[in-house]
This record gives sequence, C-alpha cells and structure tokens, in this order.
Amino acid sequence: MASVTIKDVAERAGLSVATVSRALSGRGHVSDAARTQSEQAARDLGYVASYNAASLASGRSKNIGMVVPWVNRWFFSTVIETASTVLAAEGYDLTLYYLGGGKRERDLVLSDFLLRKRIDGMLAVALELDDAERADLLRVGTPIVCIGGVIPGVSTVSIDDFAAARLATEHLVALGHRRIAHIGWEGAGDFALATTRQGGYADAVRAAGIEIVPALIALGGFTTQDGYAAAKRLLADPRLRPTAISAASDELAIGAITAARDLGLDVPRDVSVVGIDGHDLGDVFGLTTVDQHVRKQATRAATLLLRQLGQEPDTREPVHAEVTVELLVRSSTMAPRPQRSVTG
Amino acid sequence: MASVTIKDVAERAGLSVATVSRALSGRGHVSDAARTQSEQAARDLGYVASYNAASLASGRSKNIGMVVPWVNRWFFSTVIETASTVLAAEGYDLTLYYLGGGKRERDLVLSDFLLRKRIDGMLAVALELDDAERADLLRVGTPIVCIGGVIPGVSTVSIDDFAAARLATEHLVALGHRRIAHIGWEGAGDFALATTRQGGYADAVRAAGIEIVPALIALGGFTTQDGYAAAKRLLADPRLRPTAISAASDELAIGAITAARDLGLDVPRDVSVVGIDGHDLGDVFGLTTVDQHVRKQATRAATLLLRQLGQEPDTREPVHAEVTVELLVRSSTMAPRPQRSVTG
DNA sequence: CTGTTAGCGCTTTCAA
DNA sequence: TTGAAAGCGCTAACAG
Repeated sequence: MASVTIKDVAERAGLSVATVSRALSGRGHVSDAARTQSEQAARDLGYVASYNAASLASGRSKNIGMVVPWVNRWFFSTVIETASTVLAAEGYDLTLYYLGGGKRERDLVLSDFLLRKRIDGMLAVALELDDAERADLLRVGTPIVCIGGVIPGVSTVSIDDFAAARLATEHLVALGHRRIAHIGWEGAGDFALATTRQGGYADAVRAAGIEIVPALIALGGFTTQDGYAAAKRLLADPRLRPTAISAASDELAIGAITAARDLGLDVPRDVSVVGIDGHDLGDVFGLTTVDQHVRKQATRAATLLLRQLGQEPDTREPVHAEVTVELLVRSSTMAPRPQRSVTG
Repeated sequence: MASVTIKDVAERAGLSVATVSRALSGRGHVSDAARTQSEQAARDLGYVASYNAASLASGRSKNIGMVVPWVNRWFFSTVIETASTVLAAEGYDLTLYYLGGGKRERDLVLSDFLLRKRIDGMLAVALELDDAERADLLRVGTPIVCIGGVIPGVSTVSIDDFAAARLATEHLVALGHRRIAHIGWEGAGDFALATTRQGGYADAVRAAGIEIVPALIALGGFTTQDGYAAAKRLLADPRLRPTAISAASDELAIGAITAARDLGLDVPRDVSVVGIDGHDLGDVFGLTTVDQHVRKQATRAATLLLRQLGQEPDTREPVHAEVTVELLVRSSTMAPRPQRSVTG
C-alpha cells in the first residue's frame, strides 16, 4: 500500500525527482540516458504516477467529463464507447455524469461535480441547458464540445437534423406515399420546428403538396416502447391508417415495425417505415434509415476536444463540425399498394 | 479562472482554513457558528472544493472506477445508469473504463489506469481475469465488487446463472416441449458447465429425460444480431426445427423472435422462445423471461462497495450476495402443437 | 540537460 | 472547538 513515489524512482535511477518527472511525462528535454534510467527504475519498482498529485501541481487532470442524459439508448452508449476509446488512446480517463435522476441530480452535476477541477474538458451529449446553466458553464472556462445537440457559443459536432428527417420523409414521398405519419418528440428551443426532425418531416410533406394532418404526428418519448405504442395507435385507427411512417430515430422505428407486425400488418407491404440513426439492429429489422454516422461524430467530438485542450485558452474558438448523413435503403420501405379509398 | 480556494472562504468567514475544512467536509467537530459561517462564506464565493487537492491530502478520491467490457448492451448500460445514480447520491463520481478495444487497451486499463490512485473503489462488471491479472488487482488493495461475473476472493453480487437457465428451460419442458434449442455463448473457466447458463439448460433437458442434441446448441456472440443468426440457422433447417428456444439472454431471445417471424413462423404457436434478463424491451416483444433484477443487483453492488469503503481495510471481507431470479411469463411461450413426425 | 526550490489546495496531526 | 504547521506526490520555474 505504501505506494512507490517518484522519489523512490529518482533514488533508484540516481537522478533528481525533477528529471525523472520530465523523463516520464515527456515534458521538457532530457538526455536519452536519463530517460532510459528513469523508465527502467520505474519499471523495476512498478511505479505508477499519482494522477491527483500531478493534477494538483500541473493543473491538468488527464480526465474528461462526459455528461449524458441516458446511457441505455443506442446513440448514447455508442457515443460513450467510441469517445472512451479515442480518449483512452491519448491517456485520458472518462468520468461519466449521468443526468438520469431528477432536477436535483442535474443541478448537482452542473453546479458542483463539473467545477471541482477534476476534468480538463467536457463532452456534452444532447445536453439542453437553460440560459443560466449555460452561463454558469461557460464561466468556468473548461473547453466543452457538444454532440447530439447544440449549445450556443460552444463547439459542436452534429448532423443537420432537419435535413436528415426531410431526407427520410422525401424517400417515402418519392416512393409514392401520401399518408405519411411521423413519430418523434417535442423539439426544444425557439426555433424548434426550423431545426428539428419534426420540422424536416413537415417540410418534406409540405413540399410534396400534401396537407399536414396533425393526427398523423405522434410526439412522445424516445424509446422503442414509445415507438411501439405510437405506431399501434396510428395503425390501429382505421381513420388514420398511414401507408408510411417516418420515425425520428431507429429505436422508434423498430418499435413501429414491431407494432405493425403485431397488428398483422406486413412491413413494408402494408406500411413502410423509415428511421434515423444507423442503429446496429437496423440490419436485423431490415430497417431503411438515414445513417447519422454516430461513431464518426463521437470520434470527431473527442478529437476536437483534445485539440482544444492543446491550444491556449484564449486561442480557442467555437467550432461547428457537421457530419453528413446518408440514406440507407433496406427492406422496410416500398411503394404503397394502390388504395381503394382513403378516408381523411 | 483564478478559482476561489478554501483560503478565501476562511478569510471571509473569519476562521482558519482548518476549521473551514472541517466544517465543510463534516469531519471532526466544529461549532454550529463556525459551520454556518463557513457555509455562508462558501456560498457567497461560489466555492467548490478541488477534488484533486482533497484527494492528495486525504487519500480519498470520492471516485469509483467501473470496468465494463461493453456499454452498448442492455445489461451493462443499465448497470451503469443505476450505479451512477447510487454513487452520485453519496457524492461519488464514476469513472468508466471501457475494455472494448483490444488486448492492449485492456492491459493498459488493468495495469495503469486503475493504479493511479484516482479511484477509491472499483466496480467490475462481468470482468473475466486470468490469474496474473487477478493477482495484480488484489495487490493494489482497492476494494472491488464484481457484478455479472465472479472473481475468486472478491466481493460479488450475482445471480445463479445455472439456476436461471434451468428455470427458463424447465418452463419449456413443463409446457411439453421436447425439442428445445439453446442459444448462448461459451462459458469461461474450468467449471463452466456447472455454473453457466448453458449448463443450466443442459441440466433441465437431461432431467426431463431428453437426450441432448448438440446441433440444437448454438454458441456464439451476445448480441441481438447473433441471436437472430443462430435462430435462423436453427429454425430454417428442417432436420433441426426445435419447438422451443431457450436463450441465454433477452437480447438473443429478441433476435430469435425476429428471425422466427422473418421465416414466417408464429411465436409462440410455431416456436416458443424464452430469455434471461428482464430487458426493458421484453414487454414490446411479449417475451417470457427469467428476470434477473439488474437494477437491484447494481444497487446492491454499489451499496456494498460504498460500505466497504467505510470499513477499515483489514476488516473488509469478501461478501457474496445472490439476487433471486423470477420467471416472468408473457406471450412468447406456449405448449407445442402436436407434431406429426419428428425427424431426429 | 539537470538539480534546487517552491508551491498546487487541501487535510490532519498536534498544541493551545 | 480551534489554529498553526507540516505535508500528500508531483510539476514548473529558475538557476546552473
């Protein structure tokens, strides 16, 4: 337990503590001899530097904080895995701040945990802040990179949600669908409709000269279960019965496919379903989707954050990187069957 | 940036640094007056203690390390969310060590990251170690609690995997099934068959006087895709065609259900499927399963770890807590239809 | 290139 | 109950 310190290494190597520190950390110039001896001594003793001491002295903690509203959803767990891998390769730890609890937990994380100088930078995943929270965070001065959501004034990696949903919906329109439902969630912020997936759906529908039917828009949660419930409502009601569903995420879409099957409907013969994500399970469900290249987004975000850490605080500038999405056609979409009558 | 230190708080409160430290951390006795003043001054100044400095001085870091082989699988993400919530409530951060990369990343985590005195304790999720790795970890002396897997000599929260799989399979046997397939993965360790889900399956089958057909046992990966592929193989081959499938996890089971549907088979009329987990999606798929109460397991594990941190190092003793599983019957299982002929 | 010397911000004896 | 003082283990000027 009385762990071996840098002092022990220095003694064994016959060097000063400072030289060993330089040799092992790679900061400052050291002779090859000194480096070799230091490394040898460290290895002999099984020396592992204390992060805390190093952090305290240097102000750098080699730790990134990641704030997530969920872990148990594909987008988030994929971002976590990817970012973790990228960061670990550069010697960074990843401390996870899960906002899943209530308002109190959230406040605690935002006001306390993140300020304790434990992290060098922060990856904010789909984090929506009010003005006060945002101001608080910015004041701290730690570099932040957002992914899956935008915080004004902060570096961001994202896709064009509006365009992604429009693309998905346009695919349905191009196949000849006219009664297209949307399953999604409420957008946040003032310009929600202009920037969100719901907005993209509406835009594509309108552009096709189709009237928007509010009853065909089901806004709710994010989970597969929510998608299942929404689709069941939509598809079971003979007055609504869409020929296609444009879902705001693959999880919602998979729920919709399952609901359709449970109603005895064939996908895509009776109803087409398209999602957004590029979910790993898309293959199994034959899901046509708009791939948002999540791993690429996460890699970019982590890389960007790392780069900002390397820059002087005052040279850091908010960067916006947008990843291009891609339509991935599988077997959950096709042209609608000719309908006898359509009840509006 | 020039952040406010405990010294600033002490000055404003008109107290010594030592007293403020005691007041704010709750260690040692302080008068009510001193406590109130310290807290007030801290609030006024927006003081947040530096974890690093506190850690260095006290040896406690208020940080738990969690080692996971996956994030993007239900069991793991659920454990992460649950443990994170429990730990945060006690003021602990959670640093995630994802072992997803290759052998090199794994070694790095096990030999470096975990030894840097950044964590007070460790939650090891389904971590399988060889003897050398185990010895290394134990030598460090940080309290460890395992979940979803056992490390000899280390505190563990788990279920009885063997019994869970036997229960699932017995349920099929009781319904009258005789051709029961198993989809799972290779067990590790010497006593694999005696302690794993595959073993439990085999035991139930044998106990029913049914001969074990190796071709009905599909061992492979852990994902829904793997379950899908395995089931498709099993169900498409007329020489094999089981009337029921006992899957080692709900994800495999969901894959199996999807495969069955794609083959035009009705679940449960044509084939029954049972899983193990209590997956959130079980409802949507009507999946009969053996609920292993993951959130309860995770809560126990986190609580147990916290308790061990409170004990003197030499009073700590490995504890084994076993959570009871429960059969949850939904609509993916039923009695087999009378068969004309069975080709063996 | 290397050693000496101060701390980093906090906790914790030890006296008072 | 409180304060003074001595570190925790490391890094970062500053000389040499």
